[in-house]
Amino acid sequence: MNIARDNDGTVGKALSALELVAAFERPVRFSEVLEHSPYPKATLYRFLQTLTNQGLLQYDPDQGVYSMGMRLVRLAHAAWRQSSLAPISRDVLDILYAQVGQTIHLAQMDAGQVLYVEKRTAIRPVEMFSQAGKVGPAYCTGVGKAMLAYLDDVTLEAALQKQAFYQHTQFTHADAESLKTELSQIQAEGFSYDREEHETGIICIAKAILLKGRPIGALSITTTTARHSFDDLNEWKQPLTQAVEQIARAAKDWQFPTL
Amino acid sequence: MNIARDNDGTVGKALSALELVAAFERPVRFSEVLEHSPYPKATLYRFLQTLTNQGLLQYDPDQGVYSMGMRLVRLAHAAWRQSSLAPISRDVLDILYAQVGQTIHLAQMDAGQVLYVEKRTAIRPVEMFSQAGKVGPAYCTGVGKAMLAYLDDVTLEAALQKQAFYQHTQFTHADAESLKTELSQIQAEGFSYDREEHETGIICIAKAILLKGRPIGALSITTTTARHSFDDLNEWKQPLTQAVEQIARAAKDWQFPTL
DNA sequence: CGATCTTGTTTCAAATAATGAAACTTGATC
DNA sequence: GATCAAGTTTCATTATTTGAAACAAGATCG
Repeated sequence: MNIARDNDGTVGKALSALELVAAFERPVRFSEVLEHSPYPKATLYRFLQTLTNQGLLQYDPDQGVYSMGMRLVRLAHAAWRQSSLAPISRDVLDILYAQVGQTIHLAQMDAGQVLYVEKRTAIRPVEMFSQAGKVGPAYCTGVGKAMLAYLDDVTLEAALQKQAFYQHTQFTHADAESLKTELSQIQAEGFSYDREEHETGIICIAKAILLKGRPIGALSITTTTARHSFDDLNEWKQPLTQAVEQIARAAKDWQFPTL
Repeated sequence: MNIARDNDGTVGKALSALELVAAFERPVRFSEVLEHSPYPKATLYRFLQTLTNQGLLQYDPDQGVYSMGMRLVRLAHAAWRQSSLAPISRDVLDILYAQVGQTIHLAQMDAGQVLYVEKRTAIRPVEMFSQAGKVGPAYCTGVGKAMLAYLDDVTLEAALQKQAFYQHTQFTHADAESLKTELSQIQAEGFSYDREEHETGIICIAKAILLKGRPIGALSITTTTARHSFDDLNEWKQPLTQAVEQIARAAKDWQFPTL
């Protein structure tokens, strides 16, 4: 079912080569990429060359290594401004953070995964790209489950296919069935919880942001079992709901000048 | 001399189509992109389709508009972590900010422009992508001139070609000649200044971060004429130099596990 | 209500670019 | 200085891209 990532001719292949480099989380030699690549030597070589020319990769002649290019950062800036919920949610998140004083995440869905687009936290106020742009699993995070709960059947099945169901903790959902059961519960209740499913000691309450019935993002408030119990999470239902509604309204009003 | 941005076959052309969409700072209709595009209708149409398939663009069927895709944010996260100065500079910037209490920018060079990769500021502590990823002109910013001053002749000429020399204020350099004169001065002195060249009332002192004699980035401390005079800027020379040296050292030590 | 325009989508033969096995170059290692 | 590993180039073959033109689907108008 994964037709998306490789039926786009040269461009698709070149991008999959870019992902190969991204997967190493450090600069890499050509031969290292080659080992992990389905492409023949000459083909991959030309891909990396093209990507470097284009600024999507950087080549360090001294070390002979490729790393991700800065053009991506520039393009992502445009993406973030143009089509993430983050810019329109700024003020709402500021207010919510002031109200609850806990770590807040704003996330969107990307290829079955959770993509964090904004964050508020006390620990290190400025985290920039180190946080935004981060991806996480959908099946074991509050925001992930909140969004999955509102997907239509087709999209949901596609997303479930992509879940790893890796057992992060003893509370992690082990399969699609058990996850689905919780999803209908989340839809009924309107709130999603992470009960130490991703990381021991970390819990959260999350809520999907809906536009025309479809989940366009999710917002979560995170804390630790050391500081709060599961029941405590429910005390944030009201401010969380209010913030979600404000973001939903802002997203709806976000009308583009027709020019 | 601009061979880089269009001699890469299909991939290069598709990316230039992506830039077309990015240039509109809002979601766009197909026909709008077409107007600004050098490609025939069918060709551009297929590019946008491919880019959408690949998640570099997003298509909203309701409005019939394209916007930048979230996959870019994910890729940029990798780029930021893997090859920007930002992650290794975090602590240094924290310390410098604590020392001077003024807005701090960390920038790198990208295609003749200044790309901001990190920032510290009091006004809004968390700015995420709204600041990182931003680009600015090289010829009229402190960080830009600091980096230009250390470029080798060939790279410098290429970069100068790309400068707009738009007259932002009465102090903006009007041409390459006048800029070059200042560049040699900057190299001699080791510091670069923005004397209201980009924006009236905004001044800064900047210093290039060098690795093996080549500028890999620049760091600046910004203030306003209302709060400080030009001479005041020099009081930050010492902490600025120290921070630059620490980042340079960290960049040098950044050795990749040979595996 | 049908005609006309505008915008977006598909077709298909010709033109172009991508492919990859193999040869070659470079530099390190013994 | 022989051997090996890593990276780069070549070139005939193959597959993809190209774009004019035809087509479809709505809008707008008389």
